Amino acid sequence: MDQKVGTRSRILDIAEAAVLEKGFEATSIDEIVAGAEISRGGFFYHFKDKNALARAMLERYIEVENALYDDLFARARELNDDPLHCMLIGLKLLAEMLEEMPTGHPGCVIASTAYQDRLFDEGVRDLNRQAILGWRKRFRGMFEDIAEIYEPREPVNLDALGDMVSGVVEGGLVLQRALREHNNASEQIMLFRTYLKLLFSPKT
Amino acid sequence: MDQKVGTRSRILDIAEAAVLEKGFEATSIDEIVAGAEISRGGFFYHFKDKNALARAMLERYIEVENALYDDLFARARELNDDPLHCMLIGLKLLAEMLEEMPTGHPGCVIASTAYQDRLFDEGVRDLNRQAILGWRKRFRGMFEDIAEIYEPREPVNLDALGDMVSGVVEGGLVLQRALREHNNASEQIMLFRTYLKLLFSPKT
DNA sequence: TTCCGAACTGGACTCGCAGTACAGTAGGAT
DNA sequence: ATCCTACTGTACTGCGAGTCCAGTTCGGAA
Repeated sequence: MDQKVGTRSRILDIAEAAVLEKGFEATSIDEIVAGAEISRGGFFYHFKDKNALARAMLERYIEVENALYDDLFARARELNDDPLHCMLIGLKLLAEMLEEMPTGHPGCVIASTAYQDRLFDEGVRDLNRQAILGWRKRFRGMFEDIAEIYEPREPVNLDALGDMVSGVVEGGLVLQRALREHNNASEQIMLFRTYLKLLFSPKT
Repeated sequence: MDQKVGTRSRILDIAEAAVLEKGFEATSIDEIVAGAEISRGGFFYHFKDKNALARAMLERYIEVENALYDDLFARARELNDDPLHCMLIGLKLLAEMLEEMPTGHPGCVIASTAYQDRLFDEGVRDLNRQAILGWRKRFRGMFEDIAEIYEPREPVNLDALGDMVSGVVEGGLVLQRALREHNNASEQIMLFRTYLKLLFSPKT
């Protein structure tokens, strides 16, 4: 064993990079195997099939994404204690982060798998579902805190508003990908931010 | 020839149904051939390869979608001449339409191809791009008409706001698909509608 | 020191699907 | 009569996923 770091995670690194760039389907096992400098047999030793790879990738990805959101809104909270301003700052940070990503950001893994449904088994699909439900819960919680202080100017379903964060990001990434532009996603987030400002602005 | 209606459009019908249900990649030519009751040779007579099929599908789909929007907002215009109210009514009609679609609506074709990028050639990708740019133009125009009458409460980029219509729909469809819920997309559109109401409401 | 098992290598094989290449044919238009 | 369009049918290439398995390497427990 000349590799001290696990081969498994090396496979995941290579695979993730390839999948984010070209999509899951377009990424062949041969290619991953070559990139990770292992044999085909070695690959199948770690992953039963491509579904197992997808599952592992999603699990890792979701963890990273959640940690990222945790960090982002923790930083926002440090800057301002008020839940509305914390949210607004967090969204700004998120938009900035998306702009800095040269390749256009991972976010797509979820949408990507959502649209290649039948390629995956129930386990993968369920992971995907859980990830989005997790975000719904996270943002819904934040919106509840906000709504306690700032009464919304129009009645809104907070679950749906929570979904809107994910939806705007995913939608923005779709646009970005299809248009080959660079900041649609961050622009959309900023537009959503304006929405929140209007929605929770004091009636005076 | 026992088929009076073109074989070509029959192929497109079958293919579209299959692709909307399972995605492009998961739809095999053999399957389309069987559904359309033709031979493999017949398929390749009409379409050079899967790219040509994708291009034809997209072209047809975009035309239908545009006609649908034309009709929708024409009906909205009949109900109210004011550009803001016309937009609000149009979005409501769109949301209702999305809810009525049992399978969850086609909208996905664009996102679907966007995420399977490398499977397609430049022609397909460009069609996709043009479709989204067309929607941007359409909605941007409508927002310009609105902004002339109602000054926005916050400064917004009207191109981005136009994109937000597409983005919210696409994002909603991603959620819907991943969550296996039924009305996320229409819910998101209604939330976006509330945004417009707030954004263009008279300051008084 | 031996031996066991985890982590592989390497090769051969099956299967499904895209795409190619034709050779042949049925039927309408000229 | 013949030409073209719209096919049918078959046979073949090539790629990628996934299976099977026999053999190797190396670190740690007995």
